[in-house]
Amino acid sequence: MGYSVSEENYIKAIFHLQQKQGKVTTNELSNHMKTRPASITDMLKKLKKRNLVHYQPYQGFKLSVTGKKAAIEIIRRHRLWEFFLADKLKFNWVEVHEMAEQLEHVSNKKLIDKLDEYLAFPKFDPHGDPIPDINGKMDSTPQVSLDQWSLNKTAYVSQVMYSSPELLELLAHHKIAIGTALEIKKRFEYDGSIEIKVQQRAPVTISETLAKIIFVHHGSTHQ
Amino acid sequence: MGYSVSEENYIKAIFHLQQKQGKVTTNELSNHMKTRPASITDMLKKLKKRNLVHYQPYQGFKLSVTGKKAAIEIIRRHRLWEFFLADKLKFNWVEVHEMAEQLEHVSNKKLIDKLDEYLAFPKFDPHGDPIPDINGKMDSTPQVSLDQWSLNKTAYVSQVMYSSPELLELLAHHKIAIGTALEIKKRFEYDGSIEIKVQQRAPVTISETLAKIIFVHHGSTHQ
DNA sequence: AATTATTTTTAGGTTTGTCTAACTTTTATT
DNA sequence: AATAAAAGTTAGACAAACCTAAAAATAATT
Repeated sequence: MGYSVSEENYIKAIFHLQQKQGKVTTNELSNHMKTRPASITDMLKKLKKRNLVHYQPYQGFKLSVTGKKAAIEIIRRHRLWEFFLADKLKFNWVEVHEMAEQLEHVSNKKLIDKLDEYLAFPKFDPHGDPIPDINGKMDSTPQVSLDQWSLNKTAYVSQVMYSSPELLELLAHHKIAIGTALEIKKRFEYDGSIEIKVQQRAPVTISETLAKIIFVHHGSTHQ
Repeated sequence: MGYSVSEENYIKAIFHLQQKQGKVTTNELSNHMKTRPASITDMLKKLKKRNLVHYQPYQGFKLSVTGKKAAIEIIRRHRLWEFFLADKLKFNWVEVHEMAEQLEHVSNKKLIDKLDEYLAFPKFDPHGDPIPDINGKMDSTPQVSLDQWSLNKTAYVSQVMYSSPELLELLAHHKIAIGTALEIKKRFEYDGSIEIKVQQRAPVTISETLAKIIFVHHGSTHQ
C-alpha cells in the first residue's frame, strides 16, 4: 500500500503543477522533473492503474482524490523535515530543501506524527509554506517574512524560525509572540533594519536578521 | 561516490557478520539478508569492482579498508537516528530499529554531523551499541542497562536514555550523573526494583523502569 | 481545409537488483 | 580415494524506471 520513491516524486510534482493550471500536460511534467516525455507516459499508466490520477491519452491529467491525499501526506513529511532541519539542526532554509527531498520518502505514519508533536505542530515550513496537519488540513493564508511586508499594514506574527534561547530573549524584550499584531513604520535601506510598532507600544527598530525569521500573515483565520 | 541503498545494506550486513567470524560465506549472508545465494554472488562482484570487499570465488569474502569505512559511516547514521528517535521522539527502543533502517540511507555528511551535535554527541544508541564518532572511532567497552548488571560489581553510568525534565529531576535527586560509580546491592523480584549504593551514600531503591534506561559499563576508559 | 509543427505515445533497449534452474567447485562421508 | 552432499556460481528471466527513435494524435498556420 506504499508508493515507491519515484511514484511519490511524480505525485508531488503533479500536485504542484496542477495547483496553478488545473490540468497538467506530459511536457510540463517532463520539464519540471527533468525526465523524458516517454518516461512520463510510462509512469502515468502506472499511476492510473493505482487510481492516483485521472488520465486519458493525449488529454492531460490530474490527481484523483486518492492521489491528492497521497500528495498532501508527502508534502507534510517534506515540510516537517524542513522545519526540523532549520529549527533544530540550525540549517539555513536554502540548504534544507535537498535534504528534505530524501527524508520525505521515509514513510512511517507514527514517525511523522511524533515528529510533528516534537516540533510543537508547526504551521509553516522555513520557506513560509503551510504544513498539512495530521488530517491533511493546511493553512491557506499566504505567509511571508516580516522583511517583505509592506509599510503601515497590520501584520500578525504566525511563526518564528530557528528558535534559540537568545532569540526568545530578544523577542520577549520586544514583546513579540505568536499572534502579536504589528506594523512596519519605516525601512532603513542602509542595513535593512526596520522600525516597527508593536500593538500600542512605542516604535522600536529591529535588525534585518530578525525581520527575516519572523513570519507574518494578514488576518483573522490564524490564532 | 555514494552507494545505493542495496549496496549499503550489503556492506552493513557483511560488517556485522565478519565481526564474529573474520570471513563471511555466501550462504551466511544469504540467510542473514533473506536473499538468494545467486543474488549475493551478483552483488559481491559489484562490490569487488568498487574495491569494497576482498573476494575470491568459492573462498568467502570480507570488507576492504574502504568497505569498513563505509560500513562504519552507515552504522553511525543508523545509530544516531535510533538515538534521535528514542531520545527526542520518545519511541521505545524496540520500535526504533525499523525506522532507522530507512533513515540510515539518507546520506548527507553535514546532516549527520549536525544531528550528532544536536544530540550532544551520544556514545551509545538505545540498544547499548556504540555510536561511531565523526572520525569513525567508537567505544568498544560493552554497555548494558543497569537492570542487567550483576550484584556488588562497580558500574559507571555512561548514558541515560529518554531524557526529560522529570527524569533529570529524579536522577538529580539520587545524585546520579554520567560517570557516577554505583553498585547493585539487592534485587526485588516482585517488581524488578533494585537497591543501589551510589558512591559513598546510603543505599536507595530505584524502580525497574529507571534501571532499564540507565546504561553502565565497567571501566576506566570511559569518562 | 490542407499542411506543417508540436505534443504525446508506442516500441524496443538499458541498468539495477532480484529470482529460478542448471552447473561447478568444495567439503564431507563412506 | 571415490562418491555423495552441500555450497557457490553462471545463465537466463523479470520488474521498475529510465532512455532513444519512430509513429500517431493534436494544434497551429498558411
